[in-house]
Amino acid sequence: MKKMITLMTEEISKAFEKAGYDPSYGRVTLSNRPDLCEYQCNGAMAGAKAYHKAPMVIAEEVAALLADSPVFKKAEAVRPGFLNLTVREDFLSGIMRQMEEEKCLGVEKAEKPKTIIIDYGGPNVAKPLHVGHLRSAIIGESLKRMGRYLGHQVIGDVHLGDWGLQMGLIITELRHRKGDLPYFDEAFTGEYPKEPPFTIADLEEIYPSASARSKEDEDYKNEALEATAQLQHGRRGYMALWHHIIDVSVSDLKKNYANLDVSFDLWKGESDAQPYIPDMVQRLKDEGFAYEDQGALVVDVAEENDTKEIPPCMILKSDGASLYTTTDLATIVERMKLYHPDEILYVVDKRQELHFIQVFRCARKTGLVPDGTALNFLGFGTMNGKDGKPFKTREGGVMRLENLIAEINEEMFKKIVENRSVRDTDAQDTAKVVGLSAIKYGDLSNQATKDYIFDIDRFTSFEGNTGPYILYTIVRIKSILSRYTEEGGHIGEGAILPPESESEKALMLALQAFAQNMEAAFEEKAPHRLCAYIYEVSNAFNSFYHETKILSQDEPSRRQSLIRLLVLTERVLTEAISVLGFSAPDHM
RNA sequence: GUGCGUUUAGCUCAACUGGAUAGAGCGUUUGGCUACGGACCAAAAGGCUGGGGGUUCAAGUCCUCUAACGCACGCCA
Repeated sequence: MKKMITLMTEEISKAFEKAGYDPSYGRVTLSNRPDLCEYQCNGAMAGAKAYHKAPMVIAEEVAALLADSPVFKKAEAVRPGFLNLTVREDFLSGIMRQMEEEKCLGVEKAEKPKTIIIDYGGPNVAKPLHVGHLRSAIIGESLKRMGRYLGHQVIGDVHLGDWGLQMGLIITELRHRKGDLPYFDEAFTGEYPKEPPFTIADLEEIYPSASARSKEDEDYKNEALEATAQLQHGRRGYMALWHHIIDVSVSDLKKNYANLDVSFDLWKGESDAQPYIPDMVQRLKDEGFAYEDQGALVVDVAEENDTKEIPPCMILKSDGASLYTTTDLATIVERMKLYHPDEILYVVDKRQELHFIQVFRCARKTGLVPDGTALNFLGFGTMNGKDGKPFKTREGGVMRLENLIAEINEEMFKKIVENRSVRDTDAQDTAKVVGLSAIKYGDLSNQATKDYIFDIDRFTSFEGNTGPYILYTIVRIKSILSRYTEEGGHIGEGAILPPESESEKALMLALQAFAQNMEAAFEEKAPHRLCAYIYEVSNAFNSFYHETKILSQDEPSRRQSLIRLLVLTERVLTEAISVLGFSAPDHM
């Protein structure tokens, strides 16, 4: 269906044209003076210059042509040259009826669906997820869902850090601790054990201690570098160990991401790109892009109008080893080959921006990526504590994601039990659902690119612009609807009638904007736009609810209309939060 | 040092891409439960949008200078 804003724009544009002006001046926007009107058009002022006429004259001419419009109840020309617009109630209820019919509530599927790879998550194997991984997971997941909602084919890739020095460190530490395992015996030719020689808890302890030791002990570090090189050259025992590490680690990661309701289509990692490196490097050399500088192999990526010097993109270190950049480029090669994406989007900490500028330019310049494929970077800001500094535990250490989630859930559980008269057995589950909304909404309601303050007390509050408040609103609607059916009502009877109060009309106007906001949020890669929209709908509903009797409404057709409006409101809110990556319980 | 980013109400954040009187929430003050969930609603107070200059009918938004803070700047990822 066409969006209401589009229909309004068409209506105004026709009037502009009829009055002898360019129809493009007819663009309608939401009013920024809700006390004066619902929508506005500023085209008369923009056109004043082109036609050498007073804006007010143009506005009046157009307004006169809208006198008996089927869309506008009122279209008046005001002071400098604004067109103040008020929508007809029957037009609006017609829009509501159309929306009800559509599965996606008026969102139009993309005409040309794109294949989009979103690279988010980015955890390292053998290391627990910590709060630093939270934003990528939450933001990436919501962008993925938005893209799909709009009809695109979106592929989420977790892109594990599974190939660097960290792997050598773990292998080295294991060798020191359990050197008699067959993995370390180069003469061993038999089958390695199926069971890994460690648990996830072991790994989580092994890595930090290996990392710490390598910083003090030069020999140890060299040993780890050597182990890394041997692993990369495919030493049999090390490969077997590596597989164990991946298996143990990935199953743990999956569990943790599942708790966040985050899922990936691909569990690829840096290691998957390795097979593509030799050919890629050779090609860059052959085609004259790569040259040696101070022993390293680099590609220039500076451009003429750079405001600062962009260092060359390093392909191979002076010792011939590959590095971050190499892997990222090879990953692009792999993705082009396997998926032919129209876009690759990286949802990564914004501190990596320069790195990605280099990688993108290099990929573009050397033709690894064709012009038709967009390479985009969504850099998100740091999650800070109340003190404005990076979020830490009370002791000052890195906060594990599991612990953070547990803390939130506990807080939520307390509040739910406090506020409930009857103690349900499912309070724990409800706390999880509500807790997740607190975390996700808290994060997503802020602009992704900025740093933000993670304030548990504020996010878990039921008051204000929070996840729990949104869920409360949905639960409240569900509760009314279930009472309606319990009392013998049938949902779906009758039809939505024109609104009879200001608050009812305001709710309909808010609902109507669903498609528009969903599209804008995805287009701008800005989930916070969708959050703002949801909040607006919730507020509109709550004030409507407060002054409207629904179940006790005498007139049956009116009651049916109101019930249908509730159903539509619930659908809009439910769809929107599901795209953000969380859901509402039935009770709370 | 160079570049990028941030700076909006006491606090946490918006502002639909240049439009009218810069909006929300929290906190503060006040009012509202014999209707369907008061975990709600209604209202008040609170602002030189870091500072200066400019562009135009119109600037939080664009240009320029400047200050404070944050981040990044070839062999880590």
